[in-house]
Amino acid sequence: MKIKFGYVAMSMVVKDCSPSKTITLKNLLKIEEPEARISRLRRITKTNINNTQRLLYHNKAHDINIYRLTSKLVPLATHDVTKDWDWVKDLRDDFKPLGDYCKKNNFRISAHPDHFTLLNSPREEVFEASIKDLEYHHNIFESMGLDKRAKLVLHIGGRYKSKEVSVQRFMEKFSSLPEHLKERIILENDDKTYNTMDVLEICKKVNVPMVLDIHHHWCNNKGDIITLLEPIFNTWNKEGLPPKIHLSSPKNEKNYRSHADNIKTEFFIEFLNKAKEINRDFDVMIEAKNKDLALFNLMKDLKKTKDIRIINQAEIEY
DNA sequence: ACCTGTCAAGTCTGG
DNA sequence: CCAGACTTGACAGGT
Repeated sequence: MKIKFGYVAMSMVVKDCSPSKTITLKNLLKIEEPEARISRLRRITKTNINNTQRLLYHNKAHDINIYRLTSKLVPLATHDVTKDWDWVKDLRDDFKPLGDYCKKNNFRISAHPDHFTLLNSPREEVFEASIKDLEYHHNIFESMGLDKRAKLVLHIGGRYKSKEVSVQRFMEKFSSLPEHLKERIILENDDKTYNTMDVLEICKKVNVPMVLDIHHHWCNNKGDIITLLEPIFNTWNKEGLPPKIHLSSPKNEKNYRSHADNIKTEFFIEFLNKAKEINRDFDVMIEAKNKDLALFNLMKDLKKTKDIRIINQAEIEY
């Protein structure tokens, strides 16, 4: 089986290349002229797009085909203060080439809306804000010309006293979403409330792919993943994409939910041995503090490991 | 050049 | 009912 690796949003190797530059609300409000405000927002967004492009060149040079966009490309995009600014139209000529480059190089692009995006909140205003945020992410993908294979990773949400009721509410809210959002969304198990089994059941019911986070699984469920792995991978069958997992390691015993700087290679090889039973290609999103550097470090270790063949700087066969 | 408190947004816990 | 934790990169003001 072949396994490709990617990383999240920013590089530890390429310097001065943040794709998440922003402005605080307070400072934006200090600018009085509406045109001046917009030009500030526009300038920041252009910098973020440009830095994202630089990261994509870096990815290309290192054979990295899997990448998660930052959610902060357009500052304050879903805040009321920017409601008169049509950034999609304004920045079409900037987003388009970024997307063209992704398509030309067959990059697998995703995004992960922040933890404020909660479809199962009992508060209507939270749900409405979540839709707004999903539309924002969808608009970025659309501006780049990326089809529904560019996915949005979400968690199920809060517990709100009753898990059962909240799962039910999740499914109702999810069903009420417009089609163009439904087909972008994939669901991930979390480290506290909705474990691997819960999310797999929901994914099957609402017919969306599941991203398995093996660190969260270790935090929440503890049980062996082996029997769930095949049904999880099967949720991807209709997508024309290999299944994807998230990979990180616990920081330490006390903060076992936090992400460590790098990936514990033995931990991943243990998983590989289980995945070998299913023998299906898949992609790995590395979520480590050291970002792309953690990817390179992992590859260095894997190179020394028996039975692993190195295909390129970010892909192996096992 | 470096340091520190603060930042749009939610939820959960504990007092 | 409210404060603080969670978690995280970058801003912005100060030294």
